[in-house]
Amino acid sequence: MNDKKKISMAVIRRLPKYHRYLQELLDKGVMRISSKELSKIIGFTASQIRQDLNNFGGFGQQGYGYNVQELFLGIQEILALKQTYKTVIIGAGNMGQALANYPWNQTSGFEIQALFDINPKLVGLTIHGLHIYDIETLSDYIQENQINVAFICTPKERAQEIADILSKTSIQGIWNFSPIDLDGLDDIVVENVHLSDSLFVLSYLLNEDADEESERR
Amino acid sequence: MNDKKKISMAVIRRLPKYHRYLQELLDKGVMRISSKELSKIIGFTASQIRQDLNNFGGFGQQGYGYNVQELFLGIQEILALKQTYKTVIIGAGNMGQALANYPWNQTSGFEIQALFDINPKLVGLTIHGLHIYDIETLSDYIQENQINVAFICTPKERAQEIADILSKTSIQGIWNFSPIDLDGLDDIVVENVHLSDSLFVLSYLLNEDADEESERR
DNA sequence: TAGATTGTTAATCGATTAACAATC
DNA sequence: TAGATTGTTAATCGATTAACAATC
Repeated sequence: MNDKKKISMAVIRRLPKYHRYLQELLDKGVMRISSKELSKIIGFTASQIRQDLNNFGGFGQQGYGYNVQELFLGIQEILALKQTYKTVIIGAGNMGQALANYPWNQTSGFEIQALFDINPKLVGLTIHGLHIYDIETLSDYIQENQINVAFICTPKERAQEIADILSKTSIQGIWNFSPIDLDGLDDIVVENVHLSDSLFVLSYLLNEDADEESERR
Repeated sequence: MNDKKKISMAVIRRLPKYHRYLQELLDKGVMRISSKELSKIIGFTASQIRQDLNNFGGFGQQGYGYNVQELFLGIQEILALKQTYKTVIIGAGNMGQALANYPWNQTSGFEIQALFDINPKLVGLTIHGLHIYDIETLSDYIQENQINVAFICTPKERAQEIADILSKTSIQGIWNFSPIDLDGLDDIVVENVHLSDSLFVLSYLLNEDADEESERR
């Protein structure tokens, strides 16, 4: 019955890029595109594009290519961007507030309901229409309001305790901005944004280039 | 002469994680660790750990394992975290300010010198000791102050014009937070943080789980 | 020395690219 | 129909894992 082959993460992580470029083509009024043309603007090989899209069944048509709108909507559907997810942000510092002020719900289904913080100076405030609650009330709030997803934006010292709390709730997913790997979240989907990891890679690449230059001498 | 084999990005992107876990071990006072023990805590296979580290020459010692401090310092060196990079942040909105307030220079060499924005209400302000300049003056500022790196935190509509300006300066690297792929930066190292891409993957994964559940029924 | 564990080669696995028959 | 382009299989490439000789 379950004949759906598991899609590899390599493919999944390319989908948002397809989504972005197809959005752009759609905005430009482009009706159809071949894998070869798409390859030129998106930077994947035409072969890879056809392989990727075929994981999800026949979007294209021989001799014609892909209908831009159909493909765009298809990928939107695969990414489940029309699903809504009730979301809270934990940690109302700079990053938490930055995420709170971004209109995620314009392109995806993440609807931010509230923020939580441990700092008494922040608790009780309202930023951009979102209330900041005491972290003590997090667990109850999640259950009462059937929250699906949490964005973790606490300092790294607090992140694991938050994860421990969340693991005992019905939360389904976590977008983790703290610079650690959270443990004990077996049935919860976790997507990490390790900013300092990314910055360290930039640091490496900056230096790698310098090394190559000095080697050439 | 150039016998240095190119290290693959797959390896490079694991290095920050080694760095984090070794930092932790160091803080705990652990002196030595085998690939097998490290495997247990970091989640890579012992074989992969040995392969990864061997890309950079002999950190370990047969029968003993790895000296934690030596390995930590070695990876710090490979990531060039002691190098300093004079950095500006372009776009002083929520994300720009969040990045400005984070102490990146505690673990890496990125030293933030200034912010830039197009909004007259922000230009002239000082946040956490950092001045916000008019974006008109960006190019001159970079040359006069020998800036190495720019963090781009503008809305997506502005990002490519910023890239165009930067491409004509001596800037070496860009940490790009705008949700597009920047063009025309041939000799500049670009590290992207596509937050909405990451969120879309979370959306997919949340739904994938749901699909599997319904299949089981 | 015996035991442990690396460094490194070989085997496997998975992802990307190439090729081409199917078909619009 | 002829030309174009997909869907899909086969070939290649690269990354991960396994195995084991080297050696501390």
